[in-house]
Amino acid sequence: MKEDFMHSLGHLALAARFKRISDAMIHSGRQMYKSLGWDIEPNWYLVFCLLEEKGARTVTQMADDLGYTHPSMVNMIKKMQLAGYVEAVSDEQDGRKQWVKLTEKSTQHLPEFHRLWNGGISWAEELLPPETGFLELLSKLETQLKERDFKDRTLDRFHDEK
Amino acid sequence: MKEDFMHSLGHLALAARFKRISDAMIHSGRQMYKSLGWDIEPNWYLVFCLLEEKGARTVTQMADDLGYTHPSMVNMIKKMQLAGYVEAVSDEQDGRKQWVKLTEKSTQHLPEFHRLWNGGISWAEELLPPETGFLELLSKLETQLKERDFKDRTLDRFHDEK
DNA sequence: TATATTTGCGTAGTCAACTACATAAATAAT
DNA sequence: ATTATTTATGTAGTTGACTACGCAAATATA
Repeated sequence: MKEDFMHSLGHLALAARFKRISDAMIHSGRQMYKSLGWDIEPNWYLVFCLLEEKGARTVTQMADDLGYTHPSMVNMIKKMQLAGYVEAVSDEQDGRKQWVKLTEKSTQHLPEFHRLWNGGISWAEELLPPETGFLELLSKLETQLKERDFKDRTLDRFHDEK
Repeated sequence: MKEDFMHSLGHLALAARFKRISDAMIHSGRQMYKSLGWDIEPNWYLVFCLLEEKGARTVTQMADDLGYTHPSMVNMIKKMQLAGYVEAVSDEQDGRKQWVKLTEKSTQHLPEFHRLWNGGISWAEELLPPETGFLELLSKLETQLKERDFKDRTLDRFHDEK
């Protein structure tokens, strides 16, 4: 087993390790869908689950729900629409709004999709069970960063110790 | 406090949350350097620390040390070289190898850089102290994903439950 | 010794997030 | 009623990771 230099950096390398892990999982997820011959992409599950729970939703609402910027949402939805998984319907009162909703194709495939996703969930749950408190620590981190971002928190300490 | 839809997805949204956090920290880090008027970028600290510890290193070695692909390393080093923080010296025996090492500019600025990084570290250590086992859980996750990737682990479970 | 393979580095093109800007509809203000 | 602001969506360009490919030097094999 080779030692990992990033690990030796401890808390310093936190962001880089998060990125490395998420990149690896997302890339692996893409390969997974490809190997199954499914025409969906990593992260689309966020939209699928969101629309399953909340029904029709506008682009801006979805961006807000998921914590993405709206241009990211637009790109994602555009692709899902092209693949036939969602459709957009203009609001009758408000000409700006586009209500995005799942199509027939989605409702057909979602049970199978969920079976796959459950495979991933069960692995993650075994590795990081509730008693480890991992997800709560992640939430704490996210909450703190939302309240006052990494830059400001770091600069505070930097200037204090001057 | 608004509830976060991703949190409601539990272990399903793990990769997306890792990505969201790292993106936020990296972006915030970039703003931080800009606000200080420093001409360095997020993630360069990995190279700085690596070269401080190991001295001169080739591109391929560094990619291996840090777990990046070599083209990523090439891009990073190219920029650091342009900014004057590293220099590349050709190996005398082996004409392919480029030994990358820190410049005078680096040794001048690194003490100040470390003071800043320590600010970030102290925040992260307070939030995720050793007794939470957070870094160990992260390492466990990385180790498992390296042994057998996310796709294969998920597909195993998917096919087993058929 | 000639040829094939491996190794180190580099380039080109892809991808999903971002910021900044643009546009058009709805709403508020004068 | 006109004008200004806000809101919803869309477009363009940047970023840092990736894969795939190319090339030249070193090494192994025939």
